[in-house]
Amino acid sequence: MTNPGGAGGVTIGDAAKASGVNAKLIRYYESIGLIPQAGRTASGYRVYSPAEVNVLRFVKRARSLGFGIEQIQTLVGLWRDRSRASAEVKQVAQAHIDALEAKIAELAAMRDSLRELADACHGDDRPDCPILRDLAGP
Amino acid sequence: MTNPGGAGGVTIGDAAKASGVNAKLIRYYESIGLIPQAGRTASGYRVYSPAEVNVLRFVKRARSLGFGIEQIQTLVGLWRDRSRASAEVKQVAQAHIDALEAKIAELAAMRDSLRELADACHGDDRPDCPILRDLAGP
DNA sequence: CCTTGACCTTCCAATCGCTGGAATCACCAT
DNA sequence: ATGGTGATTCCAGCGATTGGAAGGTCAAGG
Repeated sequence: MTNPGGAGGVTIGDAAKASGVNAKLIRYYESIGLIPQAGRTASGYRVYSPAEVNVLRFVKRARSLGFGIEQIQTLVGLWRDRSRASAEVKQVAQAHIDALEAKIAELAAMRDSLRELADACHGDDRPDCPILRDLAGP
Repeated sequence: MTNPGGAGGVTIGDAAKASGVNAKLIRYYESIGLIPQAGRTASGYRVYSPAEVNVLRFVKRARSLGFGIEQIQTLVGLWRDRSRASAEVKQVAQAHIDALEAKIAELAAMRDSLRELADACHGDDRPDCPILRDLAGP
């Protein structure tokens, strides 16, 4: 059974290789309903069509851009339905950009505070340290 | 029992208010060994000394700077042991700054890619969208 | 004294996005 | 047959919290 399911269908391992999504992760995605339940061979192996592999690639790329699972559900839906307005897609993307900006700002604030403290810390074998003094509070 | 345990000891609720760390979170910190087990009244209530409340404040501030629990363990240890060299503290801080930088860079890369795509998306009611085209891959 | 209500206790579960392991079964080669 | 690889299921854990349920305790008021 080198060609499960017939028309270009592949097993989960090959789908994983082709999409870059771990086989285990594919099953997880199915279990949470991000992707529909895959077809099965007579013996129970999952079968993936090229189109389904494309969905996996889509998911992988979206994850690499930091989209959450729920947002990806939306995006896949918009992708499947070609008649959808691009405004909706842009809105989802913009919301995510805003979230990224917020997170970046948060981390940058931490970094700045810490860098200031670290710069003020002489960092030799003397015990006194502005970092600990700051953490210990006023 | 307005003054559990005698010498300035307070209940978990007051320790929470005084430190800014949620009571539930205090119990969690104790359960994972970040802070030592608190003393107890005869009836089993946890009792916190002013010094212990200070530790909680320390933890809170360190968390707000994004330090992980394990790093905070180290920092608390260094804080308690006043004879420790500041170099050690600075090293922990620097490692965390580096981690923050890496995370920021990762998120900024996502943001930049996404912003480029969003800018190229006209965002009206036409269905064609560069964002989806990118996600769908080459 | 008894109730009310605010507080405390413990334990268990969910979050998010995976990742790992264990036990079992299916396939293909020799 | 036997071995090796890959498939299946389920269960559990990561980090750092947050939530809820079920029950014990305290101080005050009627």
